[in-house]
Amino acid sequence: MIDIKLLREQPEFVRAAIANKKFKTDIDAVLELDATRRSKITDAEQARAAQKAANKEMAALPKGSPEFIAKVGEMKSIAASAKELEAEAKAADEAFQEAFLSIPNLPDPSVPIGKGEDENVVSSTWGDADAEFPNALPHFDIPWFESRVDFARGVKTAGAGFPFYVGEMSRLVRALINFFLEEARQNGYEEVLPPIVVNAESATATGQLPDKEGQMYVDEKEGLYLIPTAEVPVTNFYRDEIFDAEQLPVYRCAYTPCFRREAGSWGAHVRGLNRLHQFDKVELVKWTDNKSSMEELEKLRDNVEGTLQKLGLPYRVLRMCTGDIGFTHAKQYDLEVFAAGQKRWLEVSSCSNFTDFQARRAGIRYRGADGKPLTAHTLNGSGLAVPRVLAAILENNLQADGRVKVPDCLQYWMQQEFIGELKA
RNA sequence: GGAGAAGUGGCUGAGUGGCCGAAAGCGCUUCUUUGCUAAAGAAGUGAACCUCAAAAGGGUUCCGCGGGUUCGAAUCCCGCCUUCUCCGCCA
Repeated sequence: MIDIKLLREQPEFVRAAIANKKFKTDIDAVLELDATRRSKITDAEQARAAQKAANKEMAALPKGSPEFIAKVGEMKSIAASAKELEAEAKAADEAFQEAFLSIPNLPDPSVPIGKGEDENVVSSTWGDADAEFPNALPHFDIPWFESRVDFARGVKTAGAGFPFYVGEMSRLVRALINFFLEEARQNGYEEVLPPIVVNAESATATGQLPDKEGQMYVDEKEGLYLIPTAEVPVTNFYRDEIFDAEQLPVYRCAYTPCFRREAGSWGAHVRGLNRLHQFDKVELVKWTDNKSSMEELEKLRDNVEGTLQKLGLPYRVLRMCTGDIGFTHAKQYDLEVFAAGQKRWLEVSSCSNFTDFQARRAGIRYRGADGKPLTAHTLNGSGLAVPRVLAAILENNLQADGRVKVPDCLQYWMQQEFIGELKA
């Protein structure tokens, strides 16, 4: 959530800032609910203060004395009205909180203004996407692909979008995960292995609830959600905690499977590894003070770019426009690799600064110079998502002989120069 | 899964209906004295929200969480969560 003081003091600024985001919010309604809530709280507190004062007098009277008994009668009505006012204040507060939670984070001024994905700005490109990839095929058209990424048996066992990776392909996935974690470690991120289910409090703190409720798998019996990204458990590690200023910034990384229902997004362009219900990802998470988060976002993006460069995959960096950045995001870069077989750019990482938006929901703070708690900033980025990186490797590294060359940086874990089968 | 016990401030821990936002100790901060480390003494020591232009000040809430009883709840009742012990089961 945003800073309520900013909304009260500069409603026009907030209105203008979020006007370019894709989310609809009624600022005036929120302000009105805030005013109602505050006056109700004041009324209730005054009633309660009066009751407490009267109670104090009463406690001094001898129990059972006539004055005492007379006072009890009087107190009953005072207590009843205080209770009523408190209930009203609580209802007004809840109404406000619900509306307030629907206000998205404000985009940073550096974010390009635009309505949707067509207006994202390509800020840099690495490698040569126009180079000849004479042998490239869409990965799902490689003859031996289905024998190593088995969708049919995945359907039988779980459903569409839950493939089995078999044999050398399973090892290649494992090699990628290890490579990504090792890259993160060398860049100073401490590894954690988090729970892959979270409760509703955690999902709300990072902003998945209520915004993306329909996208998560839920165990209603236990009230647990399968995580859509490691961002959720990892960021919640420090929920409701206060850092010492000198601890910041904190860098963490985590490998987890990620689960997404992808309701409504099935259709064209989702063949093969392009979009799955379960996929593996290494996530990078940072907690910073309220000054350095934009700088830390650039470092985070650089870290991820370095990993892509070692894999030798052409990629481009998109500065996401106001109309395409997420609900919780102040600034976002998407990194896309070029898959030469499909001749498509595949998103493999999203690096984002949430400023204080998640941290305020999550109660993540730090003590400033005066000892007072300040809201921290949180950031995260994929480093990286496995299936689409794998897709690009399969397509771009396909050899004339029908096999795929394994990138050199994976040799330590893979110990195999090629995967697949020679052409008949 | 069954039976039992317990959850109080940064920590230990007292408190069984009003005088308790909560004793005492430890820790921490500042100050004083002595002064190499230390010791002794004094004062202070949480958060959220409301009020206030701001600061100061004032107010409300918070004793695992949520309800209830009562004029009044850390204290009584109900539900839940967590931890511990024993039994069962299991990787």
